[in-house]
Amino acid sequence: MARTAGSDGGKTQAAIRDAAISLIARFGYEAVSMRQLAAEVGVQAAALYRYFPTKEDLLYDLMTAHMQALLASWQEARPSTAEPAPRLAAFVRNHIRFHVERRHSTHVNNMELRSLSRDRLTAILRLRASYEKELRQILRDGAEQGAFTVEDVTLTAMAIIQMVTGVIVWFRPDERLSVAEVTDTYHKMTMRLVGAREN
Amino acid sequence: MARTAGSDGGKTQAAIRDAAISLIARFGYEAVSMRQLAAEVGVQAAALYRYFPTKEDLLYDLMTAHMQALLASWQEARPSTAEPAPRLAAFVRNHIRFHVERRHSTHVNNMELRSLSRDRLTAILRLRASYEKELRQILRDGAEQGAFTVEDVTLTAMAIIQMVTGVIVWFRPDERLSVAEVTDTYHKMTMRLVGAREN
DNA sequence: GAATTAATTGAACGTTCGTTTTATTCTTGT
DNA sequence: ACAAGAATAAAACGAACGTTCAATTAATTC
Repeated sequence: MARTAGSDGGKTQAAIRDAAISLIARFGYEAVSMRQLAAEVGVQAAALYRYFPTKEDLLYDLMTAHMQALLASWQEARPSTAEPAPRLAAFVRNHIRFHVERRHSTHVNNMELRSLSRDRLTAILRLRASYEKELRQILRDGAEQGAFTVEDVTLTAMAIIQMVTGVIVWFRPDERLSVAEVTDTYHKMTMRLVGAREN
Repeated sequence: MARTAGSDGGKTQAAIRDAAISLIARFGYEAVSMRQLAAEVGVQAAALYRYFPTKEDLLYDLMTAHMQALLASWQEARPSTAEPAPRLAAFVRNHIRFHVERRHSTHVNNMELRSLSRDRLTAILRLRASYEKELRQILRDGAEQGAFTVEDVTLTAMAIIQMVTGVIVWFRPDERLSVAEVTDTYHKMTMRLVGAREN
C-alpha cells in the first residue's frame, strides 16, 4: 500500500508532536520506540522519518518549541512597572500558569536533557539561562531598592524556580485545589521567601 | 575462562551498586546497558546476574536503599524538642546535607521512578510519603501553635521539598559557595517562607 | 486526463538489548 | 590432597531497536 486517503503532511506532523510529548512524558524518551510512537499516531514507523530525520531531531524540536513558547509567554506577561514586587508576582504567576498548562512538555524538557547531543544541550541550556536571567534581574533590583531581603541572587533564583516548577510534580487539576488557589499560595510563599515588605 | 584470581562476591556486588548509581545518574536507566555496567565493574555481563536477577531488580535495590538511608538519617537527626522552628531547621539542614552527599542516588530516585513495575513504584512512593509526613507534621504543629504562617500544609510541604531537593540540580562542590553557606541560606529562606516569628 | 508531486506502506538492514546456558577456574573447608 | 561450592567467562538466544529503501497510491498541476 501507499498514500492513504485524506492524508495531510501538516496534520501528520502536528499529530507526531502531540503524541511524542505525551508518550515521552509518560514513559521517557529512551523507553518510547519509533514504532510505538507511530502506532499512537496511526501510521507506520517509516512515515515518521518524512518529518523528523532522527529520533533525536524530534526530541530537540519539542524542547526548543517549549522553551521558545515559555520565553514568548513571559514577554507577553511582563509588566512595564519598575517596582520589584509586582514584577516578581507576575513572573511567578505566569510561570505556574504556563507550566500547569503544559505539564507534559515541561516534563520532557526537565527529564530528557541528557538524551541531547552536546551542541543541542548547550542550545537548550542557553534558552533556559536567558529565562532565569529575567528572574535574577527582578531579585537584584528588589534587593538594591531595599524591597526584598536576598542573601544570594543566583541561589534564591534557583530556589524559586525549583519551587514553582515543582508544582507539576504533584498538582493535578480537578482535585482538592484549583489552579488559582495554588497560584495564590505560591505567590504568598514567594513574597515571604524574598522578605518582601508588606504594602 | 571462568573464575578470576582474587574474585569475591561481596566486593563485586558492592562494586555493581556503586557503578550502577553513577552510570544511571549520568545516562539514565534505560540508556545504560548491562554490558556497559559490567565493563565499568570489570566483569562480563553474565556475572551481574549472580547478584541481581534482572536489571529492574538492581534499580529497585538501589532506590530502596536510598530511601531507607534517608529515613534513617532523619531518625538520627531529629531533635527531641517540641518547638517547630528548630525542628524545621533540623529537617532542612539534614535534608540538604544528605542529598548533597548522595547526589547520584538522589538523581536515580527522582528520575527513574517510571522504570519500576507498579508494585515496586508503590513501595518506593510509600517510603517517600512517610518521609514527607514528617515535614507536614512539623508545619502543622507550627501553624497550630502560631509559630508559622502556613496557608496549606500539604502544598507548603511540597514547595519546601522541591526547593531543597533542587539544590542538587545546580550545586557543585568546589565552586563559589560551600555546603555550609548554601545550607544557611536555604534555612533562612525556608523560615521566611513559613513566616516563622523571629526570636 | 496525463504528468507530477506528496504521503505512506511493507519489508528489510545491521546492531544492540536483556537474559540464559554451559563450561571452567578459583577459593575454602576438611 | 581433594571435594564442594562460589564466581566468572564465553557464546548464544530471540526480540526489539533506529533507520533505509523501493514500491504504490492519493492529491495536485497543467
